Amino acid sequence: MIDKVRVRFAPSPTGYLHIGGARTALYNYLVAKHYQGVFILRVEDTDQVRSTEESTKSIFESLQWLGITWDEGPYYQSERRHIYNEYAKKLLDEKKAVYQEDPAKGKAVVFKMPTGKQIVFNDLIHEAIKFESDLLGDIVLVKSDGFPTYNFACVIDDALMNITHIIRGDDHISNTPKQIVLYEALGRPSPQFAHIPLIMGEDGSRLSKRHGHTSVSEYRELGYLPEALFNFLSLLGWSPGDDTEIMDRDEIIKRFTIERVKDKPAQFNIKKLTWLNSHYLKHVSRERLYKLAIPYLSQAGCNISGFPEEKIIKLVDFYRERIRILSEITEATKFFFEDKIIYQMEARQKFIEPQESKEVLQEVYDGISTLQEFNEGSLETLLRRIAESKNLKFQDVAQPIRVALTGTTVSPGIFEVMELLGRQKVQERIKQML
RNA sequence: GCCCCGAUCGUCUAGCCCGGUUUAGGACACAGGCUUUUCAAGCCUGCAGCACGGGUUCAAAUCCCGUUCGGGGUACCA
Repeated sequence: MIDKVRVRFAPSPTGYLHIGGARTALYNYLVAKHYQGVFILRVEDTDQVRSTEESTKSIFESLQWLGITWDEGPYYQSERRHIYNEYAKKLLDEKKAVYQEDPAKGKAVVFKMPTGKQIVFNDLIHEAIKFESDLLGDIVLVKSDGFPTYNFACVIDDALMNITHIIRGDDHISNTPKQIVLYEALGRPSPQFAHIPLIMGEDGSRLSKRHGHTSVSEYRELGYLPEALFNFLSLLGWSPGDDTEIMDRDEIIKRFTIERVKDKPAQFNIKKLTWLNSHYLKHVSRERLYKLAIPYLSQAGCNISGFPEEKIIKLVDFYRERIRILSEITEATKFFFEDKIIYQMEARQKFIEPQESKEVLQEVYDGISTLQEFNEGSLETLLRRIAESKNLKFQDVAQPIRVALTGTTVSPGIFEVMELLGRQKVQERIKQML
């Protein structure tokens, strides 16, 4: 590519950033970065009724969270009305457009569609697409409220902003011939078009609210990492051509080309996203993991300030391989923060009630009292010795303790749990079981 | 209805453009196993697919046509 690539993401601020919108933004961003081009953000707020400032804000936030940063803009179409009017007037003067009066709505500017023309464009993803102008109808340029329509404002802006590649959803294919005609009428060259297929829900129909979570902010709240969503979204309709799936931002940028995007709609597969997330969770630093976990913990009412930071860092670290999304951390670490833990009935019956278990617990309790150092190493020595002396499998010692300390049969390694809880709490909880 | 786009395991996909190298590869999910202090992780194995029908060709997942099915559009929304 000789000319500098200029692409744009042009959301309309009528709601949060949708997963589909995020992927469109991402693909634009990737193309820009891949070719060292420019990524422009433009807010298409020409619908006076549905556009809100709040939506604009949340869309920006979601983009930034994902690391999709823009080089130019944001531009707001609502602030560029004088420009559209100028071009509308030009088309009116050239008799390419006319005023049209609607008894109910008022006076609009309408572009007269040329007849008998075939409009062909070479889509970067779909290849040649053909339309007959006779089937298209006239195009409203300026609505009777004085605001431009999408098709008009979009063309003017893309032309004026020297956009080289329009990468957008498949649902815009039918707008494309209209826009091409407008470029011609304006005497401007058409940019390249790349229409990416829409994202479907798990049942194959268009992704919508009834499929569950559809906004980027929801995934953020659930505890998905931005790099996981970034990676996942990049793969939804694109692949690098080999079997690589886990890629960081730079590698995706390096390998991404729009020509390799599939021309088939993809279903949003949350299980794969979750798997990717669990992968990334394993690799974040302890400090970052801690910072990420804190909001979930405090929101659940955990007494974070009651413990040294280092302890919570450790606690959270023990769970990085056991949770798939951050929000799972609260349920998993309940036993640590709460004084009165809830014992699972079955676990208690199976691992605490038997006489043998009671004996083990008593011995562990006594053994702990004699321990000089209370740490993973000394605990391991103690517990292994007890198991050996009683001729028990190690798990017959570990499980009763685990249940006594956490109320469940599931936890990180037993020595880790004990050290983390501290001698006092460990003894208290064991004693309660005797 | 009309116009447009699409069709490889349940899902995401590689292969398709440049037909033979494919017993159609990988990943998620699922099932089983190994490991083990429980769970998770990890490792191994298994399950499972070229929508259908016609061509073209010595040869088709790959090229062409049709059918079926899915999706999108058909606004003074974007």
